[in-house]
Amino acid sequence: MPQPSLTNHELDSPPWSRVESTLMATARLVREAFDSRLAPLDLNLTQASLIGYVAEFGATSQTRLADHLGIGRAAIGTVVDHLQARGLVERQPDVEDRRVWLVDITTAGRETADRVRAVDEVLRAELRRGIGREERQALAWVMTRLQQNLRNSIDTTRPPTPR
Amino acid sequence: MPQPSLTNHELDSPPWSRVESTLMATARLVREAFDSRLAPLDLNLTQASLIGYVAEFGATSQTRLADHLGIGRAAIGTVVDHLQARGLVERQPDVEDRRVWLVDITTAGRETADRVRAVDEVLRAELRRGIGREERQALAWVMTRLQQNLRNSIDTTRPPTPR
DNA sequence: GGATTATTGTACGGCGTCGTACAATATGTG
DNA sequence: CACATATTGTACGACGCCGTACAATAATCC
Repeated sequence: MPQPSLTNHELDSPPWSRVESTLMATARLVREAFDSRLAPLDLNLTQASLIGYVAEFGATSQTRLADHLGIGRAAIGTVVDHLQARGLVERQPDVEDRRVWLVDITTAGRETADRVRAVDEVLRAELRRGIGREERQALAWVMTRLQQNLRNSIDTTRPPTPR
Repeated sequence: MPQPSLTNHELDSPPWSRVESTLMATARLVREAFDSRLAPLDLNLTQASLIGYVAEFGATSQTRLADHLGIGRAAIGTVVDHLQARGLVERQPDVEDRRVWLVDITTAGRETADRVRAVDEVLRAELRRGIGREERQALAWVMTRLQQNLRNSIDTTRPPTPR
């Protein structure tokens, strides 16, 4: 009877629990860490990112925001709705394209954006602890490479709408 | 000379557009890639991970599954519900603790588990392309270190239930 | 023993995101 | 110019996961 040893539950992870799932877990923690630090501002990571983006780059169409934040256009709509309701961003019509809204920061939003930036810098500094600069760069490089491979794999599985 | 070169595009991205958000984006792609490859089996990454886990380690309580898959107990319940409805796993009562269900693989499920493993190996091989062994190890190391920092930051922000 | 405290799985409501379909508008083609 | 095609933002339903509260059971403490 193969008695399952309850003692060595350190390495009993499933096969996909290698780099990929370490990565997934880390991503979850990143979100969690940012969210908890942003909680006093009553913002989550997505909202904070949006505010930070428009605070830095000015009025931006929602589609561009969606691309930059990595979520869908529909989702961006509701995020903007909330932030607008709180008076942190505003929608301006685009004089050159009447379909689009240009999302811009308000004066109240700019203040929030500053606090977001402060939170971000503090947390980022904490996360760097014990990790050298070139290690961070190496990490970024490998992940970028991994992204290429991932995109490749995704494309080869699902032949998407051929343009 | 620690004088950083000015007008350099080192800082041209918003603060959260650094390693952390590369990481988030990569994690999204990982999920997407696995999901698309698992689509023929009509499974998502979470379901596949659960199947793989019980196929390898045998009957497991739901709480342990939740811990290992990194999602909550409530969520595990519904995942098991679905897989059970499809006859891929089954719930057995634990003779030693009448609160728990032991989730185990069925014979039908074992077959699925094999196909899951095949998918996993293929995809994993693709993802390794152009990334050396020591690079992968470095990646894993840095991410582990990052996880420590993250956990630390999360703990210091939210003092948990002080008994 | 009985009473407290902890743990397991479930029910429920909520949140964030996705995918699809749609109207309004823009862009390209003949 | 008319027409087809692409793009923008929104509405809507769905999914996956979370957090909380709960009953059932276990473990612990007088």
